[in-house]
Amino acid sequence: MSKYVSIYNEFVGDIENGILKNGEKLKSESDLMKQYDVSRDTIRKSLNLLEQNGYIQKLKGKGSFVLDRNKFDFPVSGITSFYELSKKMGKEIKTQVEEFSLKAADEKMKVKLELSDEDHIWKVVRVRNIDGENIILDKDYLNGSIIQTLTLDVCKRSLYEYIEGELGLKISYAKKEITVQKASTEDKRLLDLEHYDMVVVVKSYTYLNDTTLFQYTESRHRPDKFKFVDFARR
Amino acid sequence: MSKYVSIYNEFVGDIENGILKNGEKLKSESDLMKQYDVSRDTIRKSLNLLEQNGYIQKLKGKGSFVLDRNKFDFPVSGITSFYELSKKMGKEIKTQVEEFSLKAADEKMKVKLELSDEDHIWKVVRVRNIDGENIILDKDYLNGSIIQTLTLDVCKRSLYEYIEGELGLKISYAKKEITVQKASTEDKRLLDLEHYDMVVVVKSYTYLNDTTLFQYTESRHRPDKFKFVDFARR
DNA sequence: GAGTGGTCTAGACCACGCG
DNA sequence: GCGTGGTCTAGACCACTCT
Repeated sequence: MSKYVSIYNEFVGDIENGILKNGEKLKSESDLMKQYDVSRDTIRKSLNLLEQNGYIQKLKGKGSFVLDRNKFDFPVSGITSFYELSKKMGKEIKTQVEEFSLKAADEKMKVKLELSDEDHIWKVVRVRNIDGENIILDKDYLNGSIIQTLTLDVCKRSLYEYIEGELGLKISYAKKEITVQKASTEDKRLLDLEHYDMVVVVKSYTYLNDTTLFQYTESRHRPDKFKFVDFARR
Repeated sequence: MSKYVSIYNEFVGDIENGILKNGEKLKSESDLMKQYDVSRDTIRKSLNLLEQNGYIQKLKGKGSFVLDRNKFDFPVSGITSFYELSKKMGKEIKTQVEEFSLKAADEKMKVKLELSDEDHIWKVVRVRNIDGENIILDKDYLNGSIIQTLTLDVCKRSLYEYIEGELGLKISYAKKEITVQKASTEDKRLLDLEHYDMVVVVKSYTYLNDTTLFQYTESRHRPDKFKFVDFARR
């Protein structure tokens, strides 16, 4: 772990645990240099990370100030798996694997995952049950040339944990797209949609470190339970 | 304009105009140092900006590579005003100002905008007409202590342009929240909702450079016309 | 004027990818 | 082994805020 990430993590901990309070002024960069016995550049890298992620605001001539994270719920933006999310929340969450298969890619998926004719794809369909209701339908399509083996057990737990932990692949960036659509018959069959006839669809294209696209996901949510929070800098 | 931002902008131009193509390798950092006659740190700042905004991917030991922006539509995330957006798109867009007033803040808004009893707020309600249909209802609430004067003409054009340009205020960051709700009677009255009975609601809290909250916006969209695209790094 | 963050420089060592 | 990007250092000057 690099120094500046360690210092960043320390600040994140202090802010999330309320040791550093909203609006509080951080020590100046030169003070922090002495305190951590590092160069100014290292301190600045840490503070820049904090600013990017909405923990602090830096003001020229004045100092760095802690922002109010409570107002921000939890920005679930970025690339976060359902498993990581559910660990953060206090809800009772269950995952039901509806389908788990390896097949030749059909035309639609060949385009989406940029595959050639011989490639195979994993298809994983999972229903997420929150507090006793089937709320989210996750349909994952994984490039079989990159993910060689996959087990039902992994699907029940966490794909990302397996991919990053076991396989050692590095997930780097993703494009996400949020739209609202009419519920399909599959949505109606697998989810507890009540009277709702629409679903929020989050499509994600996820890329590895080396810019290979390895996953396409369609996450279909019951509209009343959907919430997306984002923190953006201009 | 700082050097590293200039270099960043030059790269952005080259990538958006196709002078630098998808997957193409950039010159190495040391080459770029010589080419621009700057230090390595300056080049690295430019490249980091490019990476953050999804223009390139850097690979240790290999180099920096241009990412395919076409696949990313236009990430409209970040803080972008409707006016800035409509300039980018080729659609015929009209804005109808439905309401424009300055009043004492009611309880709900006092909480949302963190106001005291004496404060006033501007309320601006606008209907966005795209290709002949009323698609978006924008309800803006602005802190009257910060925005002293406002005119109908500004509302017809662009609030942000006025705030940043005329008033010289610096918009710094925002929290956004996307949910889906039942359409209100106001939605139904002002928008061409067809048979849809739900709207996508984007709530934004926008902050200035000095961490003052100055604007709360509720943007209500017809569901079939709503699309949110995001580029995220892990 | 003193203190703060923003930019820029020059140099060093490391970890990684590839031939 | 060489070239690449990643981290870290030490020092400089600037622009801004506050008193």
